[in-house]
Amino acid sequence: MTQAFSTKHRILGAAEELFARHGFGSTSLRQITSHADVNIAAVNYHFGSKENLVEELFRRRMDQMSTDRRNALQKALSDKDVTLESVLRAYIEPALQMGRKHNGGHFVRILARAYAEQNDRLRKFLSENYGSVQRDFAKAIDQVRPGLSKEQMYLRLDFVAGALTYTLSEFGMVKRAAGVSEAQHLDKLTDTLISFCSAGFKS
Amino acid sequence: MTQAFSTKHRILGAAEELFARHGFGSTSLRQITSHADVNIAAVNYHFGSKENLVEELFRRRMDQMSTDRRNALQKALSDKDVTLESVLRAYIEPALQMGRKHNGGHFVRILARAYAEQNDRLRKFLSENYGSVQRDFAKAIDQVRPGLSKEQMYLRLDFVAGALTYTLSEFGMVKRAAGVSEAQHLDKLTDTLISFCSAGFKS
DNA sequence: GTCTATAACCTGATAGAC
DNA sequence: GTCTATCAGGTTATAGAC
Repeated sequence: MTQAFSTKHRILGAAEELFARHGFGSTSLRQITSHADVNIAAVNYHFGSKENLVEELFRRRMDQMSTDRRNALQKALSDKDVTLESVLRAYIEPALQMGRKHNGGHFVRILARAYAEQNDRLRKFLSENYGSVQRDFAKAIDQVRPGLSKEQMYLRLDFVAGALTYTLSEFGMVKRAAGVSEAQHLDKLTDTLISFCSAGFKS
Repeated sequence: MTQAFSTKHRILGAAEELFARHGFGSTSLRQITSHADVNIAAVNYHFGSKENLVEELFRRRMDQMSTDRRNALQKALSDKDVTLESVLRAYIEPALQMGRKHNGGHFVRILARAYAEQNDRLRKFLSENYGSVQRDFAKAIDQVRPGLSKEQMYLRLDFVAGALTYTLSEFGMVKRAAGVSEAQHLDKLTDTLISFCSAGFKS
């Protein structure tokens, strides 16, 4: 019992890093347990199977990000001067800040992997558990910027999610320059993305 | 010799479908050859290794898409009434049309996977071979819409690529409605994305 | 809760017959 | 160019001692 949390936590941490780097299929439980410095059998003891480990890992991070987004949205809406920009910020900033606030920098890349996945189980899990966040933001955007059809609204929200994820996976051409701190880089990225997307929503 | 192309082609086709569905690491050569109805040893005979198979597969599709984009860009620039919208269309439309023109519908999902990959070899391969296309588009956008710094330009191009890929991987909330044809759906998607992104570039 | 040992199986790759 | 057979090593999962 005393080490239970520690071991479980270490497994989750190592799994997150390795899944982000090499993907689910290419990462073996042996690599994970070796990296986490725990026994191979611990995975099955604590999670039951590799598939369950993936799901717990997803749940942990998505809950964090969704909570952050909801809180930020509520705060934005409670302001009298709520704008499209402030609503979009509530959606974008929590994702971009995940890495620093929760030490979850690897998760965004895992999320990017999930997008490419045709895995019905994973898609259903995500849509059932976190689809309501998207709907809340759609509602909020409709308040500050009415007139978009439901289809146009969700299409544009998909564009935002795509631009956000792609940027976060650090695949694109823009890398952080040598003299710029991580925080500065993220701030500039956030601002540019918000202004890009709010212009897009107004189009 | 007589069957060489056929076998090679069948392997590439099956690999593309399965890599898109399950990822590189989770797809075995046995699954591929069984799906392609060829002998397991044929992969090594024709490609040498799994890694080479992946690279040939990438090269085949990326060459198609890059050529289509370059041609479309040249055509757009040769028009006296070239606009930001027409340049963005030259970037976006070839990707969205890949599935229908070249029967490469699976490839966009593979590309989305590649984005999430931290595989240095793959990243280097893509950036070395196809980075010039991005640069050509950056130059073209600067002609029709001057003023963006190099960093801001590439940042926004990354947003476009992200929104495009995400949309193409059919992960988002917007699905094609029952009464709408694939072609109509793609056309609407293209137009919305172009207007979203050109507004973003003007912001 | 943690460990070792092992079962049962799948993996990429290749040698060699045809 | 295509096949079978096989290698060496990796995989998840679990039984059972501590």
